[in-house]
Amino acid sequence: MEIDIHLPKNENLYLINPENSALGKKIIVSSIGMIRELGIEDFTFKKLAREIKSNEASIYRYFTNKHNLLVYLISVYWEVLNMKIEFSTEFTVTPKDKLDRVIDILVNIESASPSIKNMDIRSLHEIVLSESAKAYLTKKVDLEDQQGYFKSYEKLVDTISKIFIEVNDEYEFPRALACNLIETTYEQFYFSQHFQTLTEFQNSDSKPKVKRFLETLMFSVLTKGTLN
Amino acid sequence: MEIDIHLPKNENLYLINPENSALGKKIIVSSIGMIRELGIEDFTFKKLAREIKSNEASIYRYFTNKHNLLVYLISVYWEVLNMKIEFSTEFTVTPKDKLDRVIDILVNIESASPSIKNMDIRSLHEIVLSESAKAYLTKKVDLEDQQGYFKSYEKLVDTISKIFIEVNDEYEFPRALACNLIETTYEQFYFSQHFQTLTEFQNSDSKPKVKRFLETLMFSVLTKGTLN
DNA sequence: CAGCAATAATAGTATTACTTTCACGAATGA
DNA sequence: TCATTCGTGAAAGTAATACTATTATTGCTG
Repeated sequence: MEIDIHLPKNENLYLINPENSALGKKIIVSSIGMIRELGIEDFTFKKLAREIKSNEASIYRYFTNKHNLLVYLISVYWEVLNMKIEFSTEFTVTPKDKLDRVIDILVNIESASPSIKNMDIRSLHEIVLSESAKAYLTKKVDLEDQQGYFKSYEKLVDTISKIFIEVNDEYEFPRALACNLIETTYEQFYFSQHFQTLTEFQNSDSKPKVKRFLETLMFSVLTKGTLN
Repeated sequence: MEIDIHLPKNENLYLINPENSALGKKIIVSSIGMIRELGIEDFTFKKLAREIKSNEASIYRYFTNKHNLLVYLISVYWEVLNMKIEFSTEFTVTPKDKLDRVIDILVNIESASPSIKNMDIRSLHEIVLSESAKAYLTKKVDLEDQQGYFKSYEKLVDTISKIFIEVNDEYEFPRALACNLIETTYEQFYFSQHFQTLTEFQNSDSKPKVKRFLETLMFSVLTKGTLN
């Protein structure tokens, strides 16, 4: 399956829109693979240039630095996630079912994603697991936020928090809870992959358990006080 | 107030124990201030050497690299936290009160911490907010975990999860929840400091609200099903 | 006071994260 | 159709980083 979505995102994230040229597309597709393999620290534009048989300086014409490329890639991921959630909850009637859908998508995204613009969503998912926090854990956060670097994430949080409100419009912290849901999902997967002592999830059976963990957590806070 | 605790930690984290020499102590005390100011990316041993009027090579004889120094500092923080929790819950009777104490300590640690070995716990707290995830988000996690780099964190999770079990011994995921509690606390503070759209917490009044957010979250999951 | 360990001074290396300059070919537009 | 400009590539250059190695100097310890 191949879906052609229009990836929005902030123009401040790139110098030349990578979607509009062959080189741009190669940068995106290959960088996903390389960052997944090497991690953002060991990934360099020089290595990428070598891989795609292009030139370091050419890549710098698209992205000011690798940090911006990372933020761009992760934004794409949040866009995809948000889109899936909106599609999937559009015709879902009860708020609780919607919330169920959200959690299901969060937990299963990489196993059920169409390829978008040749991007390997599975690899992107792995990047999100281990690199996404680095996008905002910078001394320049405030400046970058001001320039809209995190708009896609904010949109996603907005979508999810609205569903929380549908479930319980008296709940006081829907946004904080939405951040918590997103971040916790990735943390739990990361922890289950790397620290046996820190989770109850085995790498093998982690998905259904993480799902149950998240469902219990979300439904408990949101329906607390309400009987049934 | 000055408490002299014996900081345990893993011998693999340093080459020479920094607690045993004047230079070692200077490295620790000054690096906390510098990493807080510059962030780990812009912090270098060369700059630190200049600041403490020592030499780059001398610092390298204590820590193999700045990453290990960061992991060391963050471990100290987890040790302090763990200690505070153990002290504070030792004579607390009911499990729910213990959980209350834990959350209170997590939320208020920097405002109520004695200076330990001249370390500025407030600065250390800021480092934990914005740098602690980078300690484990590395391609070398597995190797580092094997060498005990994250033992202090694991101990803390253990302490907290045991309290969860006291509150409800049927709850399925006490460890995952403990990680969630710790990570969420720092995320929420970080988000409230940098992204107005992502939280319900204003920077000014964040503490009591974050506390209520966490209490509601924890008590809901743990007491769900149980009436009252 | 000799001897040793810890520290300092200095220099050196490979790599990173860029920037700059120039040159080429293809498309564009007047 | 010719001139221009655009995107790309090639190459070289720079300042800084993350170390390592060598040698000198201090200061304490037996």
